[in-house]
Amino acid sequence: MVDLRQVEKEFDTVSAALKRRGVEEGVLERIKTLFEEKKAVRARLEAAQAEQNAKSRLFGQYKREGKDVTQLQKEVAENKARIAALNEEVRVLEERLAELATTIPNIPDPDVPDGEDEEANVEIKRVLEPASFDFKPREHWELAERNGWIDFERGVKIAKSRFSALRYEGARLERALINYMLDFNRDRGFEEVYVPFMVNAESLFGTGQLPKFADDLFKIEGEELYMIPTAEVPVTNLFRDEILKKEELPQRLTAYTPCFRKEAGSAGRDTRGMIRQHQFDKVELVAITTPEESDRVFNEMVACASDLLTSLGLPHRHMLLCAGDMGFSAAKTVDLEVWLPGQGRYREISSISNTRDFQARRARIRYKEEKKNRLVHTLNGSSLAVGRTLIAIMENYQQADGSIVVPEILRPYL
RNA sequence: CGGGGGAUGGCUGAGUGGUCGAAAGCGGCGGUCUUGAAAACCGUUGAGGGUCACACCUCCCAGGGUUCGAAUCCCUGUCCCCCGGCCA
Repeated sequence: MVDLRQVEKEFDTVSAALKRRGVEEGVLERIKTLFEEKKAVRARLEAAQAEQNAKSRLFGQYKREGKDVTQLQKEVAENKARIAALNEEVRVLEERLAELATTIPNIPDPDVPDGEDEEANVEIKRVLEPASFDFKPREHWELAERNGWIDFERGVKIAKSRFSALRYEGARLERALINYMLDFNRDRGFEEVYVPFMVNAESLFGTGQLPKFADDLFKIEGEELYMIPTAEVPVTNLFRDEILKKEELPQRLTAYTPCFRKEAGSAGRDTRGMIRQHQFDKVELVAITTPEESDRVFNEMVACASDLLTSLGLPHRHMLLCAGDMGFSAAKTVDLEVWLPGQGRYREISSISNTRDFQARRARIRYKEEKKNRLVHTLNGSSLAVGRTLIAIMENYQQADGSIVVPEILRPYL
């Protein structure tokens, strides 16, 4: 959530920054007005409460002294009604404020480029040259069929469209990749954690998926639980409502989880193959840091994911996302796009974001600095989307006869 | 899923309807002593809002209710623990 006091005090700056993300101006105006109104009403409420407390104390004293309390009783009753009215007023204001404020995305960093969509993303650098093939490289679904690695039809049969099953070396390679990635991240100082694959609404609010993006989530019927759309949710929320010691920071964590997404609104996109599924594996990086350290840790995370791709021999490029293309909670995002020779283009395989204090404010994650509690910065990044890594390996390591050579570094994991 | 018991500050744990934001112990921090440390002793130590700073407001799981007044009484919910059932 954006800092309402910042909205109040630095209205023009915040408003300009959010406009870059496509937030309409009027919304921010209304937030500011509501916030100020709420403050004023609350001040009146508190004064009335102070009066009530004082009179109640006096009431007890009168009783003990055997004095007449009829007048006092009348005053107290009147004041009570006033308190109830003011309370209601505050409640309504807060509700309307929350309705608006919780749907405002994060303020983009100053170095985030302008732009509405992925067209305006800025390529920062390329790593590894795409190999040239002396035959026409095939797309992954064709390779999957030839090798029997991915069973699309049966995945659909047992679940529905956008589900698939892995078989033979495909299944084993998926698991090998997970293990390899976790080991790689651990060597880089990220502690491995294992977390629930379902979370409650409070957690989803904390990382920003709720209330705005409920339609993207699978909800468990009859339970207040949702399937996680990314490990970012359970892992970041490990620290929800906690005050960490400064020495405990930064927390650097890595976790493997499956991810579940409805992919609402992406009808017709990437329906072929395994690019966009309702369930996919991902190894995630999460960091909790002080504000001072978050840029440094962000760069470490980008490097970690990029080096992982390099170690697998997969050509890729770094993209700095423009303001309009970033996720709701992000202040800054770098995507890694892997080269898919079959498709002849780069496709997203990792996304690393610094949310600054946006999630920390929603999830109340703080740390103690010289007696004062300050909000932490939270960061998250994929390292990597496992299914897409599998695809990338298939397409980049394919042979003329349609077979696939497993990269050297993964063989010990098979 | 059935039966029983709980939920209080970083932890353990008292708590009478008013003087309780809350005893005590532990832990933390500061100090005395010491070359230094330990021990002992003294002091200090919850969070959020509000204020220039005070004042003041809110918070004893959550939400309702009773009352002039609720950590304390009543209802509902959530979570935890124990016993039994089922189960990887």
